[in-house]
Amino acid sequence: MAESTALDEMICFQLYAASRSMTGLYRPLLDPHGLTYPQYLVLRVLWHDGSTTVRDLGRTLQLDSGTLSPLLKRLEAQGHLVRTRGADDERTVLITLTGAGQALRDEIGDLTQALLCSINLTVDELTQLNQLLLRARGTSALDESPRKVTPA
Amino acid sequence: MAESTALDEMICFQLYAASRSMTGLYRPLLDPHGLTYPQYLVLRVLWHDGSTTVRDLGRTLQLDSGTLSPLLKRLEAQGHLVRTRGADDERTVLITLTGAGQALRDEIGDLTQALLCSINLTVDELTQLNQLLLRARGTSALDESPRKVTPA
DNA sequence: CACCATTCAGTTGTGCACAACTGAATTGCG
DNA sequence: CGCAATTCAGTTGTGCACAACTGAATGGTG
Repeated sequence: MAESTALDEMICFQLYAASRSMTGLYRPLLDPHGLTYPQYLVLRVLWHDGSTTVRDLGRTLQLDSGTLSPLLKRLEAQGHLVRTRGADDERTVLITLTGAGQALRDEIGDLTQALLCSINLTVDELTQLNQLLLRARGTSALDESPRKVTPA
Repeated sequence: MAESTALDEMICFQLYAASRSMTGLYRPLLDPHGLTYPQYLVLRVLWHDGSTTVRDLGRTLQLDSGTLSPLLKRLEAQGHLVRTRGADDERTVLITLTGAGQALRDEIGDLTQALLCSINLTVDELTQLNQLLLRARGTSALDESPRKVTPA
């Protein structure tokens, strides 16, 4: 027990450091397009799912409106998307990509190769890591959450 | 290849989400003491290593002075530590715990149990996760970095 | 129908992260 | 020694995160 006592707290730091390190890998890839990593995540959801609401975006990315509202406003200011009030429900806001937002997908291209080169893990280890992270968050494979797609 | 193409980008999101989820677990434990998770990390380093400099703290936690300076200023304002210019090198700033800062260690106590209950991973899985995260950051066991201790 | 609870996006305030920069102190090299 | 390059902490500006709140819209219940 003595050896494992601090392990969980150690892992929290590893997660914290690894997450920041990871967004650091994205930065040089996204900077030329004027995007941050959270903004890129939002775009990935939109590229995959098409129009969504702020609410669904929040569920998918586990972010609240306090984070998303200003972020979406910035993406709108950049001309990547538009926000329109829902016709049936005036409370909701529909997020829709513009042509420029669609085009950005091809401009950015596939970042996979660039990332794989920076991470020294095998595909097996990546799979293993993914599953451990999912479980650590209590999000097992048989999750009841309404979202269908892992965004990025 | 088609299956593994998006895996690395998926993992980046998992890391991002897991890291935020983890600090969310700490929040109710640290809030009563008026601490944030990064502040707690700084205190853990100080509790373990004693006085250090901003520079070493930055190396240990992988944070720059732009992040640490205001954070340390807040911890100083709370009376947990003091900052003094280095006697030999006027550029450096020595961070030293106050009595209150020392005492805080016992007041907070061991968060391990509370955290273990929130994470549904076994000790084996925690070990595995830790090693994968270390490797993913390129920080192998035989690291050349000057820091001696994994902070938390 | 009236009314209260809930949902939704947005705002405000605080505290990280990090790039870019400043200025003082130190180091190294001719 | 003299001076340019480097190191160090701090500041400024931008953009997340998140708690707490606001106000409008909706839904459910009597």
